[in-house]
Amino acid sequence: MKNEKAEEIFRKFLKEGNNRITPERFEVLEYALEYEGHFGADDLFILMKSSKSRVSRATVYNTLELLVQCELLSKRNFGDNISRYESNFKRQQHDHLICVECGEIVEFTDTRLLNIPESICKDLGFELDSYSFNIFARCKNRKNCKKHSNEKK
Amino acid sequence: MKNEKAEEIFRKFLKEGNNRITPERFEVLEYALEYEGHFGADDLFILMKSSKSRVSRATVYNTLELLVQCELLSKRNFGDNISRYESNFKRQQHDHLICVECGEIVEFTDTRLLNIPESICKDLGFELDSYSFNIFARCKNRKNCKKHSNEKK
DNA sequence: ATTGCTGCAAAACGTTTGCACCTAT
DNA sequence: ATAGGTGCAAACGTTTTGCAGCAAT
Repeated sequence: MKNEKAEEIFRKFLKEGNNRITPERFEVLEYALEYEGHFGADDLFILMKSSKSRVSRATVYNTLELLVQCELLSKRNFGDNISRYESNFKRQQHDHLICVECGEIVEFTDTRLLNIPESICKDLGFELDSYSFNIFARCKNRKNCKKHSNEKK
Repeated sequence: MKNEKAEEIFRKFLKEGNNRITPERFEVLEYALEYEGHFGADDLFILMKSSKSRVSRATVYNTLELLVQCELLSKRNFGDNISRYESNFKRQQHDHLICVECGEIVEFTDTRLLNIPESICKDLGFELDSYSFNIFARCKNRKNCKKHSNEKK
């Protein structure tokens, strides 16, 4: 179940930044890649704790930030003041629609968005780092809605 | 300096929702409309405290939420897990570019974005509530950058 | 009179930090 | 050897909550 390719990328990134290569960091990577969907740092910490893992909360927070830097993970904000992470690994670029009733998160890709951030940056004299585009909406068919377990937990 | 029109809208909204019309709520409204730029709930509370006001933190948080509901304010998230508010009153719709170096916030309007959220919702079978579009970027001209006082404070 | 709102303080929550120990280099 | 990472717990900053009193209806 281990992901050799991602480990390789992470190892290289750590080496280049003079960050130490520790087993704890790779343990966080492994759990993060296995996580289905979006997760908060604390969710991951609790999951790891409830498995056998002995990593500390500080290490989880720290490592997730490193994994964002080397682009193995993305950091998202869905408007509830919690940072969520998701694996970028082998996934295409996408954005999110969040149901304001039940918290369901739908991913979508819209080609119209591809060039907009870049061109706005150019216009304003900035260099693009990243962008976030979230749509907040309601299921038209409410039957669908409430039954989803809220991702906020 | 009081804004009759906004007060009118708020009063009507409160009445319709069977919320009580209290002086504290209008005091929060007044301070919120006068605030230049984006502010956190606690920023506003501290400002009000350091003026003569006697409103409580709970009331400020509660009232800001009401003001978002009646669309006098917008609630924003710039990726640092703090909710920021800004007046909608007499302002056109816009989005934000945030400098990842210094925290400067630049507002922009791009006509290409006008129909995208609506059409994505339609495609996915949702009813649009709102959207957020943030660009994170760096000043090309770094001289410009660092000198801005960071809005995060 | 009745509810809901208020102020206050304390709790909750996600996140960061300080410190002594440990470990990759 | 030494910088840097780790675990732990405590601190932090923002937001929410519980409760007794108060005020709008």
